[in-house]
Amino acid sequence: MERKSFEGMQCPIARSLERVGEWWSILILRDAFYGITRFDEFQKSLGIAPNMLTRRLKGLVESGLMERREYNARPPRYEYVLTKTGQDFRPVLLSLLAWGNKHFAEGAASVLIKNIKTNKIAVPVLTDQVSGEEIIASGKFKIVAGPAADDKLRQRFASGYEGTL
Amino acid sequence: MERKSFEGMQCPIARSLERVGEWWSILILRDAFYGITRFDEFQKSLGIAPNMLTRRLKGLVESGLMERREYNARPPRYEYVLTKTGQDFRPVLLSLLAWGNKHFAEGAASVLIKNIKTNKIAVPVLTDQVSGEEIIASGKFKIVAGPAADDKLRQRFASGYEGTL
DNA sequence: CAGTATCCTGTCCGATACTG
DNA sequence: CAGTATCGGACAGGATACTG
Repeated sequence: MERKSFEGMQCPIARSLERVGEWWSILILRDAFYGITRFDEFQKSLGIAPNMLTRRLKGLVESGLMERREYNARPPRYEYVLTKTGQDFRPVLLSLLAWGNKHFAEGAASVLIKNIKTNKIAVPVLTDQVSGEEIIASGKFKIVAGPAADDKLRQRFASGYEGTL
Repeated sequence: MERKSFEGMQCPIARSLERVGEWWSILILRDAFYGITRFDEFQKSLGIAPNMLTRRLKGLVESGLMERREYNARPPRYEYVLTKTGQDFRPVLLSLLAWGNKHFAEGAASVLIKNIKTNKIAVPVLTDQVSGEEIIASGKFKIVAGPAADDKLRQRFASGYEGTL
């Protein structure tokens, strides 16, 4: 990534985008969650050019989202697995999935989340772990500038940009 | 957007990315949630070039995420507000925020979510609205191909790519 | 199998100037 | 205030050929 405009941005959303801002990065992560680990599986699944795949994979490794592991010594063979940081990206992916399903599915969803136990379709919603309340559209939550906010960010909130959620 | 590689993709994640794949799009949405509506407010807040802002805004309107509304007749003045589809994007933004806070905050979070009632910091987690269970890392959920899945997608799951969540 | 090496195109994005 | 017009650079991404 390393777009100049995003360097030094204190907003955690912008910081997240520095790591996964490219199209392929997110799609690669998606496939990684599906269990894909090998270079050529990613390539086949995504239909991505090999040089691009190398670049994105390298980026994800550098950002700490994936780990390149040798799974065979002679000949040397590598696989790519999600790190803890990468695994923590799952809620973003699932939210993206739910959003796409809801609004752009053209009649029917193409990918679903199922509860293994009940075998029912799950509906992912964001809730507050502390109070147990649903965060979205409840009007009971707000975004505030935290301790590490820089001046620009603080100003955004000071000028009244304080949407309740 | 309109990258060839993504056209016709049936995966809802890819479809979502068609709408918000660019860096600025997501940052614009973020600011829209903060309550920004006017062209020049977006520009100041983001530090984005005006031509780019025009393009991204136009894209978001075409994708149905934002609406361009005339709020003054003479002279004609416009503002940009989130549609229902755009508002539904909030969980993605909040997940991104939580992820960034957790892993790239350098000691302290710069933006936080607070419960208005209790004034406590909220911790957003994805849960299944049906069963009430936390989806992440519970191992009780899996992604499956839905009715609208195309062959490629179906094959992905048929070949054993069925990560439990 | 897991890439590297080249070459090429598109467009994202920035900077600046200008307008009703 | 809310943009349009124009220019230029960097790089994401595509296509193809090649390697241990």
